[in-house]
Amino acid sequence: MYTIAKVIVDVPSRDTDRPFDYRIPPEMACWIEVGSRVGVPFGRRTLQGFVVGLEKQSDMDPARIKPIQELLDHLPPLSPDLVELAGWMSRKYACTTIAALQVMIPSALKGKAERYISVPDSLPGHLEAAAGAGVPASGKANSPDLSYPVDESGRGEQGELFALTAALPPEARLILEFVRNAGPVPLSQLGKRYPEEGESVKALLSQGLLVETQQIKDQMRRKTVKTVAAAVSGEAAEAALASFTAQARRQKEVLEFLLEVGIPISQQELLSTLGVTAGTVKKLAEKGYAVIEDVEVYRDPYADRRFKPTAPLELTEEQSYVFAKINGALQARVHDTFLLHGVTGSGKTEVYLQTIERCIAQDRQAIVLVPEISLTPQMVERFKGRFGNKVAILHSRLSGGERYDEWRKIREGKVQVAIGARSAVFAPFERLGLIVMDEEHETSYKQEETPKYHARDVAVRRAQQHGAVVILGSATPSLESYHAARSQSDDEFAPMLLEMRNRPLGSSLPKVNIVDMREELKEGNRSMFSRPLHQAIADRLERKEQSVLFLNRRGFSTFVMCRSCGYVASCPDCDISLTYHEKSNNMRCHYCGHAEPAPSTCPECGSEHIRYFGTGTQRVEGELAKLFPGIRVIRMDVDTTTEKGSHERLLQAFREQKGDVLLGTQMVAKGLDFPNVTLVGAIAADSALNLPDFRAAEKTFQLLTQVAGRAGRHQLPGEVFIQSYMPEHYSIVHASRHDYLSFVREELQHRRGLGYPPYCRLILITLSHEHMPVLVRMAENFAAELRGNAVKKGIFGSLDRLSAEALDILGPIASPMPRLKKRYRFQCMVKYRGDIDAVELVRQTADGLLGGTKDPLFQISIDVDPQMLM
DNA sequence: AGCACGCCGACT
DNA sequence: GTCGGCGTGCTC
Repeated sequence: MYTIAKVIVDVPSRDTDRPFDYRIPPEMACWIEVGSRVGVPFGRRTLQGFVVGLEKQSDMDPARIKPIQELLDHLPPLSPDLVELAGWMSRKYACTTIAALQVMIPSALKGKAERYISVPDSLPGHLEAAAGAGVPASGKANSPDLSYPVDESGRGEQGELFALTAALPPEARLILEFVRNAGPVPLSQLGKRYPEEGESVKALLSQGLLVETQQIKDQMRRKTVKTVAAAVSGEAAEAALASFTAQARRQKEVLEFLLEVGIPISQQELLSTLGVTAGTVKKLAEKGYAVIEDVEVYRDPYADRRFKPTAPLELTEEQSYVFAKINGALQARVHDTFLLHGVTGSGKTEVYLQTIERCIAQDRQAIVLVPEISLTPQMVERFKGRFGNKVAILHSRLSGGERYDEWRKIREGKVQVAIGARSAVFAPFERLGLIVMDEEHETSYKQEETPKYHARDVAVRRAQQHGAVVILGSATPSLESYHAARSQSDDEFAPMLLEMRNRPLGSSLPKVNIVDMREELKEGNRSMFSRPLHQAIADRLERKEQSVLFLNRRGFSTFVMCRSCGYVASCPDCDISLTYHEKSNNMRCHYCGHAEPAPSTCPECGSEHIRYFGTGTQRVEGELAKLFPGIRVIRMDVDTTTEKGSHERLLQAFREQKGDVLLGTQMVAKGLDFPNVTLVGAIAADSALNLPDFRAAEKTFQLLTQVAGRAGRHQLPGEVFIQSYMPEHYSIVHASRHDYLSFVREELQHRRGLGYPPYCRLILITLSHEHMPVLVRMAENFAAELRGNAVKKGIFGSLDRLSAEALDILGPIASPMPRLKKRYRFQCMVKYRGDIDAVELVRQTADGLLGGTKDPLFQISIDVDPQMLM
């Protein structure tokens, strides 16, 4: 029998990122497993932790080993394979194990300790002696039988205790009495009941008349954020500010900031913005100048509805071939990965559905990953229709409780299929047979926050653990996947390529016209619509057909500019342009949330010619209204889709032909299918091409191919117009011809020449600090250390050489986003190829540097296989 | 991350 | 002299 549990505790810090040994109390012995969630005493607190190992003995001093305090679930929320996976993630992505474990479970299970106050089991020693007699008979601290029969005669044990407490101030006796009767009381509740008596409680605790216990309490709420707001204003605020002594300048700073902001701000944001610690804010709150509150981020209940059952469709020859290949691997129950390259509308989903059916028939389970943006009700309907209540949906907009319920259906084996975005790759199935990743190339599969994992890599790893099959599906596979499939040299990830070139309904891909906007300008057309596109829209209006207009949002953001002097309003903390919000007439920083009122005159030159440029889509909408009076436009962008269900409502309206034009950003490019749409226009197709990102061409190609796939999917033939100032760019030319292969060939050539993935791998290290000179020194130290360590390990060598193994370190240079949230940012890039543990190298170097400096303002972020180079 | 310990400057 | 702020180190 195991007596020692190795536990990873919920402390997101590098130096606690290792298992701690705990004794397993005998009564828990048969319940504790690898993957169990437990509450453990840690220092002076109680924390949530996960059991990651079981041992018969520990090599620690037995006296120092504390027992597990409580077991939090009947069924361990994680299986041993997920625990193992978390270890793998921490190594691969240089994150803490706890961060990897936490991302695997619903946030409802992110338990925090709650403090309870109760009367002690027995009298504290000094009082016991004073009371002379024995211990008052009472049960455990948790039992409610602590009623206090006041013995008027003053005799007996209780009476003597009463005599002792009689010396206390009356309010303290009141509290004591209350706790005695109510049993263990949450400290927060006690605080509400006796708001003025915090000190009395503290005194009672220190005298031993009350004791504190802690218990882990699940957060059944979806996601809460600690927010801080000023609790004083006006004169009271002035007085408060004046009251700070010189040492408390930090607190003063915080209060000044809070007053300036005026609205509650997230604590995390506050800390990183001002570079203060949580303790400072807490002190401020204790003084009553600020309030800290847990605020729910949002919830959005998922409406229950019925789904029309659908039967499997007959597969085309092409689909049958592909299906047979995949099913072969599935039946063999061995791990294999397939890259399914199928043109838009080639019927990939039907292949997924039928493979899933076979998987279920084997009594194994399947995960379906889709980009969050295409997890639309139509998508859900399709799977629910085929598999009914065998499906769990893990939608990001489910409320905490709902998400937890869906997750539990998976954990308890009540469903066989899980559909969801990125994090659904962790769906806790016991016998995984299949993982489908639709739109494999989508960048949203990479999490931008820690742990910065890529769902594709995790999917492959999980599938290896389970002997499961992975299908990566896309009309425009990522170059990484495609290259790996083609070369078959990469040992760990070499998917088998399967192609589907035809649309089953026989509809042909739409004709794509490229419009050279430079020519339009030369001819005197300064509108954002070229004459051909203008004419095409007019035709559709006449024929009562519908159009989709797509605007690549990047490079078209909303900003405030003075037309006299060229001044552009920018964030004082991040050095990037502020975006204008019409509703509140203010300007906000997209990155840190800084907000200020929009000026009516230019702060630089005083001119009144200051102009607010609305979102790109707003401007297009305005122009459409001018050019086509009476046109009905349905606009879909961040502004119109923030409300819950609005996304769906807008699409439904368009489907019901309540609009002539659907105008939007990325979100109109994904998986939409409207029979009456015969025209698709990409207004500024190349707006992303000039971004400082080596994937710019790939992104542009993928987007244009997808947008073009929206037209003419049914009986009516479709037509596509791509407007561009760079019409000869290969990403645009090949997209217009639906020619993925030619694009890949050309793009791969570029990548090879520049030494970018898939010809090497990248690690992006971003270092940040509030003070530029400190940062520069640190960044240079870091790069030098890194080079030194690489040389020491004998793995430093230029990628230019022809060796199979090479590692190059670039930088430090200023980040493309050189300042964010008041912190300057520098970055280093590690490029490497071959069998090198570059992540470990970087992690060790970073740990060394962080350990050497005690400056808490210095941060290092490591992004393995970055998708965004900013 | 917290939370205690311990040093140090500011106020009665 | 104390009070209380802010660095340092530890948590099985």
